[in-house]
Amino acid sequence: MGATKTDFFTGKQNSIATLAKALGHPARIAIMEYLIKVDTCICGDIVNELPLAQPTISQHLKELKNAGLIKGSIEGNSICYCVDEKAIAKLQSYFANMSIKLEKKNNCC
Amino acid sequence: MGATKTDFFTGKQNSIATLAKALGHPARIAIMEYLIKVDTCICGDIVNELPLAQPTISQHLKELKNAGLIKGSIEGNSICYCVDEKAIAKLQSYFANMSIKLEKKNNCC
DNA sequence: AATCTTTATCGTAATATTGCAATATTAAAT
DNA sequence: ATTTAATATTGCAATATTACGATAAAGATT
Repeated sequence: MGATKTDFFTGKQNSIATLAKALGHPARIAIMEYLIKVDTCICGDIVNELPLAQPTISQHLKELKNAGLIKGSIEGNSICYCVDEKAIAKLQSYFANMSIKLEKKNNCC
Repeated sequence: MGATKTDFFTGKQNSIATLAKALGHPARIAIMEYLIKVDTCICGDIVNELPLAQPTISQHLKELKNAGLIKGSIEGNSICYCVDEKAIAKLQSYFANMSIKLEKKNNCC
């Protein structure tokens, strides 16, 4: 045990959970925010921005990339990372839809 | 090691990460969706809805509650669980804001 | 070519998560 | 009072995550 039973859930449920899981760490939230903050998406100084060791940040970036939240391409010596808008749009519409559904309910708690 | 370094991040970053982390599992996404789907928020049949054992679901509900995503109150024999709209609103506005910021950028990846 | 810079990977220790059987709890029903 | 029903807690095994030192890889600089 200990492994998530993804087979039992829908593709959409797994997809949203994957995105949410990747954002479920303050360092990865901070990375996302930093990538958005800097003007250009060529960014080689994330390590200096965060209080974590370089391998740790590299690992977090890998997770964000695997989840589809960021894109990365080789840019000479360094790597160009930037946010994948489609993933954010997906989350945004998911929660917007949830909010709409919730508004229609009468609170009972 | 192995423990998240929450001290180094802002309250907001940790707060969003906590919400995202709680939603980072398909079973918990499914629970949220089910809570929204049913008309009344008195719900005692989540166990029958999901392919997981009762203790497992109880644990997932606890995590959602700890994260502030759902509210629960004792309703006689059973428990009345329902989604906390404020948490969803928080996520919705967070990602809406991210989307807006991303629109203003010129893609370079 | 040797060195520097930047990012990735490996290995490993500490901790957290996932899942469930067994059991406990608590209130309703009999 | 006993049984039933619903939910929570405990204990535990399997697996995943977090973090970082050491090291590797690869292009840039000298």
